[in-house]
Amino acid sequence: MPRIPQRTVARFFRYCQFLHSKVEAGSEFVFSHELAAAVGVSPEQVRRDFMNFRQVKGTPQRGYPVKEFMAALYAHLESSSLTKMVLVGVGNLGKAILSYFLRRRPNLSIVAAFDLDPEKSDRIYSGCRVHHTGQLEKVVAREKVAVGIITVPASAAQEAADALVRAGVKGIINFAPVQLKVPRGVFLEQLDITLSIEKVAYFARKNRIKEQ
Amino acid sequence: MPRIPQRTVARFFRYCQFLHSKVEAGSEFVFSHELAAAVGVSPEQVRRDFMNFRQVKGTPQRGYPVKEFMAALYAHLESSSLTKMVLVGVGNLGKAILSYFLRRRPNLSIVAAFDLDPEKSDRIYSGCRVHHTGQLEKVVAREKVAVGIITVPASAAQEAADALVRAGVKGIINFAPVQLKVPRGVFLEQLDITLSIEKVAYFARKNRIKEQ
DNA sequence: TAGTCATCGTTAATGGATTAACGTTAATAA
DNA sequence: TTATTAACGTTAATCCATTAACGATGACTA
Repeated sequence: MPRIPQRTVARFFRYCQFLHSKVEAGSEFVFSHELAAAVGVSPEQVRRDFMNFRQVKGTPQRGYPVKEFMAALYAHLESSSLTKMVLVGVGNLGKAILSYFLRRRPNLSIVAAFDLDPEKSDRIYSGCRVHHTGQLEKVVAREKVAVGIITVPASAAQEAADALVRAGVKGIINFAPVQLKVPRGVFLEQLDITLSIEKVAYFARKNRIKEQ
Repeated sequence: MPRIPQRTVARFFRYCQFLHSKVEAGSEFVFSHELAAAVGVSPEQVRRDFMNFRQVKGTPQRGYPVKEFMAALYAHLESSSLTKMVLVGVGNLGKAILSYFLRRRPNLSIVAAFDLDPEKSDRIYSGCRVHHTGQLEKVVAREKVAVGIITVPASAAQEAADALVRAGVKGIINFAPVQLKVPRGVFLEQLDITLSIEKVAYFARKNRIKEQ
């Protein structure tokens, strides 16, 4: 199996989403142009992406076998194995993310949340127990958590990241508007929502047409 | 002025963020490698990006004049002119975004929010009045709103987008996990948070090292 | 005032990702 | 059975973004 670039992986997840709905609808086959429309890319892109799975083939005038491709995608994404995550910072955004992962996504689970506010400690939000941030390293290391989600204010983000790294996480997703420093070997995704919104505002002003 | 690619624009905003802090700290000059470290890119990338502003120059062993570059960036990003936005869906995520924009970002303002829940109508969250979604088109058109932020459940997202487009917005940012269809001329940004988290989980599992 | 050195600006090279083109294949129907 | 055709798989071409390389410049030091 070749190493898959980041963008392609992101599309894989979107294909999965759509294929899942197709399975539920009872469809056996799906065309590249259907998938393309569903995730907002070109049919050529879909076919090119699917080339990564040489084992499974589509057939002309029928399309791709939904179940086989789902299986191949899942296998590659290793979505079947459970990945443990924690969330640091139980504000509005943190709560939103906690509720998203409640019940949905069986393969991903937020096993604990942390907050500095003692008011929130030992409470349960969306099925997830909140601990005081002082407990972070202990809990993360004990539970062998792989991913940390940072939803604290900018001033506290680097500190949270450092603690997560010390406790051994392999990936961090940061919603705070600061660029974090993490050692090589830890995958970092910066997701500054206000920045994204500013970008959209910019292109809206400029009337640039483009989609993603 | 050349047309700037999307990625570069995103970096512009990050440069702005950092330069702002530099101004406040009273620095007159800044090096490319400082900026690079601050936003997580290479110094070469910074210099290349800054080539877009031919008028303003840096000097060896001193760096770039902070204020001049701030001014040039602001001028190009047109951040000075106020852009009106609305938010559809006042759940946890919606509230988080509303509070982010309260007071910060003078150039961007969420002028109204909408929700189907009559309980929330006519209340005020984070300084923003909430209307019933039925009012959306009327308010957006009257206020000449340029950007819509969609934070409703997936099932309601397309409907919200259609209403926004009819009312004349030029940009939409969608947090719901569905691919929206919008006409050409409307800039669309899909921002599926759970998808991003799944991506991080994937690379954490694979131990791929990469940063953004 | 001359030399050194750090840093800039630019051009060129590389690499990745998307788009286009085109031959191939199998389902359908005459 | 054969023709037709819609959709696939692949290769090639294009486009865009990043990285590298390198000469130019001006601040600093002796």
